[in-house]
Amino acid sequence: MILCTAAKVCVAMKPIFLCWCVTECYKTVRALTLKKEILIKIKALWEDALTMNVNLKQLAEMLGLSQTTVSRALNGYPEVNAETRQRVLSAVRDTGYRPNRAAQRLATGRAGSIGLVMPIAQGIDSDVHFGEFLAGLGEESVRHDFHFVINPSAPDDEEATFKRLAASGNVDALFLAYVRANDPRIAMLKSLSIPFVVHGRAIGQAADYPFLDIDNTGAFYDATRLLIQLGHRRIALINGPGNLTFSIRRAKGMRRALEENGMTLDESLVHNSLMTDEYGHRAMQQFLDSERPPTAVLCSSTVIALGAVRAINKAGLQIGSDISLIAHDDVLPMLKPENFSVPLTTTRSSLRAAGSRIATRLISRILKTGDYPDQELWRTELIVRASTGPAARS
Amino acid sequence: MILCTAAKVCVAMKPIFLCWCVTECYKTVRALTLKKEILIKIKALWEDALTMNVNLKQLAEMLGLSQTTVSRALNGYPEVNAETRQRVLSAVRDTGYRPNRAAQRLATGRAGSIGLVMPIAQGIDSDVHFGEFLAGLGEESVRHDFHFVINPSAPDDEEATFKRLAASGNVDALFLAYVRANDPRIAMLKSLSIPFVVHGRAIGQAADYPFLDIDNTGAFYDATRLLIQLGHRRIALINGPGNLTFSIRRAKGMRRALEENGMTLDESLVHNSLMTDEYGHRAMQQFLDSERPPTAVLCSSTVIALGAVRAINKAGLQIGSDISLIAHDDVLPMLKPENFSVPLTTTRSSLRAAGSRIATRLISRILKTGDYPDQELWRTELIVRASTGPAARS
DNA sequence: CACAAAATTCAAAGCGCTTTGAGTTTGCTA
DNA sequence: TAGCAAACTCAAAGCGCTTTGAATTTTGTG
Repeated sequence: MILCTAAKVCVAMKPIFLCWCVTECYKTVRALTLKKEILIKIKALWEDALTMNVNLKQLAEMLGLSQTTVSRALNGYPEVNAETRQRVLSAVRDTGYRPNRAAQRLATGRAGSIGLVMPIAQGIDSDVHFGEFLAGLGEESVRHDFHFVINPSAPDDEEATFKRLAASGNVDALFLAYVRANDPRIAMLKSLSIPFVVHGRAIGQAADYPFLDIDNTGAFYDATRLLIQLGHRRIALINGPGNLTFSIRRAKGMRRALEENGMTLDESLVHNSLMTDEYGHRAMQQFLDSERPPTAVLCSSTVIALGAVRAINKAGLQIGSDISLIAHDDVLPMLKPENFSVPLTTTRSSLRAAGSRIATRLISRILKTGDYPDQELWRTELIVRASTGPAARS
Repeated sequence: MILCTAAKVCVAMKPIFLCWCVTECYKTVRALTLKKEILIKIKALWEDALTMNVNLKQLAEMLGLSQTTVSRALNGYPEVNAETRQRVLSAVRDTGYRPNRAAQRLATGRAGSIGLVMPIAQGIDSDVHFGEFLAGLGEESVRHDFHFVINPSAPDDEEATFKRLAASGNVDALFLAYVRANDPRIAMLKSLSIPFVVHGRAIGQAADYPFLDIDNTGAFYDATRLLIQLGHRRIALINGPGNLTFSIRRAKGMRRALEENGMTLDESLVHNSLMTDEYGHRAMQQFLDSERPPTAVLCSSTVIALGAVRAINKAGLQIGSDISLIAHDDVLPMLKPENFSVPLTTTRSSLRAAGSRIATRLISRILKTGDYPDQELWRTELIVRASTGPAARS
């Protein structure tokens, strides 16, 4: 192709540099008495490049190279002359060229993205915890130039949404959270032949899939033991939704600690609900109004604790002396346990760190770099602050 | 192509139905004494379809149709025989076929996605407000089978990230939030030739771009007036980050109300920071410790109010009598103003509704359906609850 | 200086979809 | 029964990228 030749001449003289090139081109081409139209076309190409989006073909044409070589130069293949690579790179800088991701994906089958299904339903609240997790995920993703595709979905359509997402070819990996007791979605993910990580673990099925979970059982076991050691005998639990496995495990941890000490969990002292301030308040109030109110309470989130604390204050009770409280702390930046009027004793595990870790694992799997464990169980820290104290005589 | 013929025969007999088809095919093909291999291939195709992902080509082959026709049938073009369309649709149902979005996008130039840039930085907190907004966006998106692509970005790289996102061809529209005073990103978006909506408005540049904003000035003007009417003379403001336009406008509204009543805004009573519980607490404490503490305070978010209330309680003051408080309420489901120990007077505007509306507008622009105003300014509601009362004698 | 090996570069074939422009059928009219 | 719309359907050309396998140039060696 003639244009290529002209461009080649133009470029061969020196490393690409935009303004320079256009002028220099002119001379060279003239000297060679090539057709003027060609020159004009090259110049136009360069000028367009400044405002419009360039594509690989144009870029290659401008450089007098083939698409193959340019593509290789950009993707770090070894068989490209160092000088050529430099020219390509600076042309990219000059033109602001960005590969079209859709095309890239179509060609390679992968495109630097992680798919999430975001549970959405009118009336179902946006979850602070979700946002915090996302932040962690993002923090790590940005480092690898990954993005994530969020597909909102009604809860009853989630399974289909996952399938759709995977089949759409828009994502390289999937992420599942809010695991339910015997979650059918896990089996579905396994059948999907696309990498995934589960945040949490199912109950009642083989744990033969990649997951990251925190030791919920252990956390609440520890917390309960602390309370027992402090002399508490009636301990309440304001838990997350009862169908989610983390809630189930927390209750289990609590139950175990009680039973090891010859007590049983009084089911009337367990409350399951979404983890909001409001439900926390309502649950606590109900406990306090009951015939034999608890002397201590475990909250599955600091958000719940927020409401619980309010209810306790309203009842005129003093946290830490009249009633003890331990909350699970996801390290939400907007709600620090040490900032409560009475700093809270907590079991701590950063949700953001979990997000970040999951991103790391997913990305490494996609890129086939590094080697991370497939299953991780993080221990939580028990941090004692002022909200726990010896049981009051009842 | 022979296969096509065979498939055609097979299919012509009745509307497609998977199991039926495979069996029936067998007979038909046998009757016609066609080669057995062909039969086997068709059968294999159908069986694969159950587990693997089918693509358009395979689907067309299975149906004995051309890709063109199948594609047209799926995309609602009129020139397809009604019966053919039915056959295609039920085959889609049987096989679980999903078009590859990347390919679709490459071919059409659009792909049902909205791009967000999510501000991420180590140490910068995930924002509850962001999550709530996202929920609204999602709620609407899911209805149109749109998803969104979230590109996390360090703050200093945001402009480039937007460009990248647009050039990547991965999104059909962009969304901008957290508008700063004289925000260069808006001009950039305008130059990008891709639809966008700004949540908020810039200050100090022509408002000649699509936006959705709430009347922040009006909200805080109203709130301040209420306090003035109640006799308050020293009013403090715990605001969001000082470089964001909503903060600037809120301060402006407050200032205007004061000046209309012959007062000025005491800058020492204004605090700018991220909108977290912690900062709210700190700011309020500082105000209360000052020489002439305010008798009323405006908070830019209920999250801030949370901390402020804590500080007030700690100081032994009674909200509503000793000190009045008005907060802006984004209608965060986890933090309802009516659930505060003293229910809060608020200026209200649902962040989720805004997200949903922006999605609606963006999607309608992309699909070129409907016709929405390009610029919207939502008024806020002033809702009086128990946290405001007559100024105490000072 | 010849010739093989190494180093570069290239043309062309997809990836899975939409869409254009060109057939085939079918249904009527004359 | 020919002839011509109208109704369908199709083959093929992209969209912008990667990647294969081949062609070209350069380098090294006998």
